[in-house]
Amino acid sequence: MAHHIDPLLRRLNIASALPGEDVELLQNVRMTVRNLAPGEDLIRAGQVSHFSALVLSGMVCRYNMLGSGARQIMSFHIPGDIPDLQSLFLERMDHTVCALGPASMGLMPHEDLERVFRRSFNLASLMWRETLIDAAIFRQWIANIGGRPALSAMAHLFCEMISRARAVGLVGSDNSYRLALTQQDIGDALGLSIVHVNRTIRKLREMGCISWEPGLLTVLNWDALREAGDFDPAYLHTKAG
Amino acid sequence: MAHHIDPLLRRLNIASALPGEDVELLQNVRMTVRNLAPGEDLIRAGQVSHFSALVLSGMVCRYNMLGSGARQIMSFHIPGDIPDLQSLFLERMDHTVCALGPASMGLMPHEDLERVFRRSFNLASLMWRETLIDAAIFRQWIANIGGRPALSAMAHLFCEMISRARAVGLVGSDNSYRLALTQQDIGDALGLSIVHVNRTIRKLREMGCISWEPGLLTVLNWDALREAGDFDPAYLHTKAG
DNA sequence: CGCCCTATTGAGGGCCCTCAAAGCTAGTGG
DNA sequence: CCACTAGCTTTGAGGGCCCTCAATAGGGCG
Repeated sequence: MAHHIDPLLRRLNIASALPGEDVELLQNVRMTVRNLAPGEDLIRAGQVSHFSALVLSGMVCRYNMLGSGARQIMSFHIPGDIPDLQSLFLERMDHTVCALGPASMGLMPHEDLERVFRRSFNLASLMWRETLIDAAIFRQWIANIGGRPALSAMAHLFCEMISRARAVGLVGSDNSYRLALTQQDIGDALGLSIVHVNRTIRKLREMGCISWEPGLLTVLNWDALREAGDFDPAYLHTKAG
Repeated sequence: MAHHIDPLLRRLNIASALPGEDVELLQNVRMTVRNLAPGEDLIRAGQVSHFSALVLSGMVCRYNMLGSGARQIMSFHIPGDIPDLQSLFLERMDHTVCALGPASMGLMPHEDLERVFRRSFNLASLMWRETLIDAAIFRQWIANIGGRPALSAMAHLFCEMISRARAVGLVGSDNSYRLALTQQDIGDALGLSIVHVNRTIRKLREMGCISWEPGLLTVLNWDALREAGDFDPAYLHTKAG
């Protein structure tokens, strides 16, 4: 039977088969669906949160506004992710969660999540592990932004998004993915101007690595893209690699 | 009575007073002390780890080597930190842990830690929280490297290190801290060349913000440094701020 | 004393930024 | 059906931040 918690189950089952009692515990977590318009914030930096949100459809990002007025995006999230799971133990948000296109989120009360984790160390450690992978991805973004030139950084970003989307079955057989990002979004993530993002995408296209229409990324030559991005998927810690 | 786990207790007690049974549980965690020479790796990317290490003295960092041959440092750690706590659930390391000066580490078997967390949800959630703060710091580094110019990024880094060191009582009354970093280390962390690091430090000195002798950072004008770095300590999630 | 690592300073160049303007697409309303 | 608007994309030109190359000075240690 279809259940609101299914995207999360699919995600966790990638790592390990869940015992029936754990599945049941999770299914008893209450969930309120909230639909977000493009650009709408789910929760803002400085606010206190009493729920964590599972991405059901669409894409969201986490960002901070800098003193200069620039928006720094720190992560992108796809269905199955829980972008603000950290708010379970860090009450006050240190960043904002925002929809990129239209997105649907499942809000789960902290109260329910804590009850589940208290009863099942297995589930707690699986979710803890998810937050640790989250952190591993942050580490790679640091390496990406700090250590690689624009072309390489963008190739790495595309490799990561395709790999994560493939792990939850969202990449078509033609290696395409509906990446609902504007060039401005990519720039805000990589610390590049929109002008330079545009020129860099063009270069990746000219290299035959990708094709890019607004909202649709297709990988034409995976090996070339991986090499350009110096990409090693080990940090994603998926069984498949 | 002094105990090998004391630095960790001091750290956790900042967040919440620990009940006696939790203290006892922690004190029963076995610990092997390992002394590291400057530049020595504790554990390398790709290896499987069976322990997590508490920093007892000195400084360590986490880094990755990029395809270009550059070293990207992703975090600095001071006494009381557990840089590789994530290895408890992510068996294979996706980065290397390395001593910056001489450092002393307390190695705790994963087996023991898991037993403690299984018995005390309170301790598990406290340590989970620590890994979430770790991730929050990564997010800020992304914002710092991606969105701020060199002068501002360096000021922010200094603000963060001083704030974290102060939280565990390592900053003198003269606002100085033994920051065992070379200019090369700072450059590898911020994605700057050593030449530009040198010029940027000089500028911060000329602005009257800091004094810098190799291995000793002193903050002369906290407000000016904070403003230059666009620094807001909220993301460190310490009670004191 | 000599070696090695780190810090410091100069000069020239490249990556990426800012400013500016035009084309494209989708949605809206007449 | 088409004008109109708004947002995103694309391209050009010039400039600044930061890089690389190079060389000298300083400091700890065998």
